[in-house]
Amino acid sequence: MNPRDSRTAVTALLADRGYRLTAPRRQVLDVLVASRTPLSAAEIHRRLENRRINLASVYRTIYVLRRLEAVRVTDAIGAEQRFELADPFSAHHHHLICQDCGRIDDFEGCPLEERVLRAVNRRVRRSRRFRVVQHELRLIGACADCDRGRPDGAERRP
Amino acid sequence: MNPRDSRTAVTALLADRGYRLTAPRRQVLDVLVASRTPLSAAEIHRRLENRRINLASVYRTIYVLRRLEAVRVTDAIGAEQRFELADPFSAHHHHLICQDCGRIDDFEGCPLEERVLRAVNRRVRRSRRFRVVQHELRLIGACADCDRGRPDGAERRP
DNA sequence: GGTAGACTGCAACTCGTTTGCAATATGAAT
DNA sequence: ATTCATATTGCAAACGAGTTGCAGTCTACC
Repeated sequence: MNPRDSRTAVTALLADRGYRLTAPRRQVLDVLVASRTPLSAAEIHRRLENRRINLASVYRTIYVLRRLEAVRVTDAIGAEQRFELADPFSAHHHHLICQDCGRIDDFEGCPLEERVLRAVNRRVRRSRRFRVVQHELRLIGACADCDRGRPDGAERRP
Repeated sequence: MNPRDSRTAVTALLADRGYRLTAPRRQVLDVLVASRTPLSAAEIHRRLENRRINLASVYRTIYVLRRLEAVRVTDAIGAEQRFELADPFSAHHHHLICQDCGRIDDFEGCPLEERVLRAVNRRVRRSRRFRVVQHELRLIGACADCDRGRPDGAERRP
């Protein structure tokens, strides 16, 4: 689904479920649609055109978008939550997460074949009575900027 | 690696890198080795035999164990951080995460074949100059306890 | 345009995590 | 065993992401 369509689809979904289309909601949605990486609430807030919108409203908007399953959470490694458009509204993808700087990038496509996925889902369904709704693959490592002159597993923190 | 060996290996690693083997460290390690699911700092603290150990020491121990790459973080969906033994010290596995109650269970084995993994690693190495160190597959859905009479995408929060 | 009530901004609050500091315990040397 | 330098701890205060109550505002619908 392309950005324009995602936007339309989500606003329609909002109206359909009886939610009002307010300025904060429209703008948060615009920011999410425009970004090709997951964003934290603070980042979304920073990118809003109207800076008088409160951070609390960003959180509240994210909350309703999550209820509508238009947005999902994908955490960084031990950092704040990050949000992105959920699967029907964006192409299925996974994430490259930098261990060092916490940066997250999208990774187009999915190395898990349909066949394998179905087998896994069936297996956990039977053995654990767990119903898989979505899957998320996180490739964790070192991004281009961080992967220089760092032979040891050194980190930033004191 | 079995629990006893993991314990020995990690304590050896601590000594080897010049860290002292103190009561808090030994006990936090014991708790981690004994658990077959990732634990939050508070949960680890609750399970320590000597309850006079401070929560701050649990965090500090986790910090050094992470530096040694003996422990890794795996977040719940929008909840607190959870910690578990890292790959060399525990069998390679992934997680079942319940969308609803946040519960995390281990999922033995890995549906990603060596061949596929290598191809993916090569691909992101070339196209993004990203070096993959580890991967994490999260199967997100509904656990046995939560998957009853919840046709709508309803959640807990108000 | 007028109206009910959904929604926002604000500010105070919660709670997971971090940190400064004085007191304590560890590992190595004696 | 005893001593010693200092790495490590407990405590309490601080920090920061995320949440919430409330009075005022704006949306959707008439």
